[in-house]
Amino acid sequence: MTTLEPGYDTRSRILDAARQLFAERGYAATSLADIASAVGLTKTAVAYHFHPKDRLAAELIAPAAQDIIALIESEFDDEHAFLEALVTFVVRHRTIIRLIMEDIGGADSAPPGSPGEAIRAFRDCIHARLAGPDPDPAGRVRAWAVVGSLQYAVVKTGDLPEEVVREALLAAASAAYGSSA
Amino acid sequence: MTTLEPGYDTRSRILDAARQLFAERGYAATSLADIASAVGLTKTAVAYHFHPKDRLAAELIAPAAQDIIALIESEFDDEHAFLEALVTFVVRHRTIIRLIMEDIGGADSAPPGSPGEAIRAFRDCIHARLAGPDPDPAGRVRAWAVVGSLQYAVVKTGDLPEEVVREALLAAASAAYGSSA
DNA sequence: CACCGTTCTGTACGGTCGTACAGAACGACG
DNA sequence: CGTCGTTCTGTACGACCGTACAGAACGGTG
Repeated sequence: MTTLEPGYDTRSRILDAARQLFAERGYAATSLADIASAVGLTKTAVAYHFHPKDRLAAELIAPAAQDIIALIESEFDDEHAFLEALVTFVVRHRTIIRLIMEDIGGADSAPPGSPGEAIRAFRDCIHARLAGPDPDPAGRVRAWAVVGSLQYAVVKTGDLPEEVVREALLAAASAAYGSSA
Repeated sequence: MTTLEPGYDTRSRILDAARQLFAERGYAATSLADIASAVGLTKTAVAYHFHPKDRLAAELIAPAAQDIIALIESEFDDEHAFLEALVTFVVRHRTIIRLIMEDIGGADSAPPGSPGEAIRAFRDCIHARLAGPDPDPAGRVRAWAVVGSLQYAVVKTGDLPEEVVREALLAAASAAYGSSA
């Protein structure tokens, strides 16, 4: 490496373009050629840096990984405290939330041991945490509604400042969560 | 047509299998061969009945079409009345909601004039109706949260009876919708 | 029986995808 | 200068997709 300017590195430029394209079109719908042309390279150049395509997604998800396990393993006094932490997590990593929730853990096609397996487990764990043990049908619906509201709202409002989204989303999600009336 | 038993017709069996597979894996991720093997045919047999693959999606969406335009064109006294009608629509057609919301109107790749164009317009129209004219950022977030909660909750709880989902979802969505506090 | 439309099979084609591989360009280092 | 590792290009391959087309099977109709 000649001079490893972290901002203008080719790898970083590929990662940035991939993050944006994945957020817009989804993982499977974005080809290496799409990413390559966005950076001004050929698809083989992209494949050189990220050998299996999965590595691109893995490297994008990586910074969120420790936040994910912290979120799952932590104990919270309150369900509302958990929801607040969940909202904070989702908003902070909103540029890759679609990648995490839809694309990687999308179908059942993921072979056991693949990253998709872990992501799906994470999503189900979030839902279980929201729904509580032995949830009634209405509780299941409510929990999935909360998960869906988090994902959708955060993906669609990437142009808004983080704090605005966080505040409005926390209000909406906790209202939906406590709608047992 | 020999005897057009509507239940055991091959076309209907293909449609049923396609509806289920589309709901599980999504439109693009389901190949004609997948559908064919689910029905016990070859992919060319499926292609014979539904010449472009789009026709499969179109025929599945068709029964929801008139409900869609009725929903968009109707005037409602109340925002809550609109939300209630929206929840009813979403729950009634929950087996194809994913097809409508994600797959057809998913990327920007849809050429103008395609069905994806209309679906995306429908989704944006729903959001605009929920967000109101000239929405502030928080209103936009809230509206997308409602849309996301509807879609996600309905897709994930296909095993629950329709009325249970409708009731719980209406409560959650209207709580999120009115969370301007 | 001859004819025909419907339904389905088998084969093949063009396109796109991710991947593999050989080699060119080029600065670093001895 | 020669050699090396890094970075990127060009080409090609195999897999998969949707689609097109010729023909077999078969019941209905003349």
